[in-house]
Amino acid sequence: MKKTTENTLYDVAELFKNFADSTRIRILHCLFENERSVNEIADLLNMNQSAISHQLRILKNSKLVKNRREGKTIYYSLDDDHVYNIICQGIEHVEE
Amino acid sequence: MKKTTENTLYDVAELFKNFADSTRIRILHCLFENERSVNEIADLLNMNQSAISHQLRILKNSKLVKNRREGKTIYYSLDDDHVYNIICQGIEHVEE
DNA sequence: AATATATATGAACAAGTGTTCATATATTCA
DNA sequence: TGAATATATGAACACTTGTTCATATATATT
Repeated sequence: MKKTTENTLYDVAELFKNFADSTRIRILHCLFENERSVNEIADLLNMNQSAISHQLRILKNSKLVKNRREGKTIYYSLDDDHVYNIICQGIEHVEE
Repeated sequence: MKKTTENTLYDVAELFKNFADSTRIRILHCLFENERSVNEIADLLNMNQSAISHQLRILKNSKLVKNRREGKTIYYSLDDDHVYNIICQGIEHVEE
């Protein structure tokens, strides 16, 4: 394995910050199967639209989700298999 | 795969909180090869002993590290292969 | 018992974070 | 163009978190 530098470890911490909030984990998890609109996500999680929108922006900036517009609606989906894998490994850990 | 409940996702977020701080990631990373004493860790990370001790308690409570006493010295080590694997996956993600 | 060394802990403080509210922007449809 | 719907954004606030300082506890040594 490549040598892990100090800087890499800072970036890893930054990455994990995204997964360190239950709202964001729930958002990411509900994107496991399908893409979903902002309002769908808000309904599913029973939270208000603004809160979801703020969190989606964080996930977007970190490139963990991507989105596409279709008319008025914006659909979000996971950007990367890594996201799925990291969360699955977290789930496995806590389910033991 | 087992059905993921809402509670599981909360626990997953709690788990990832441990990895969401660069001090804790650096502590865990420096335990990859060897167990290490508190002062060794503090020296390696160039941080004061109290800060390290506080963080080690958090990691201990979450069962990510374990420790053993040998005289005055307390040696910490990773508690679980999952910890190593999750961090490695994080490293791979950011190194791409 | 007294001293030195290793680690842990509590209080305090600064900095960061997530949600809400109000409002702005963008798109569609009548 | 005006109204309706979907999403985004900024400000404010409460809450959490990481570090430092001072000090406590535990062990070893003399």
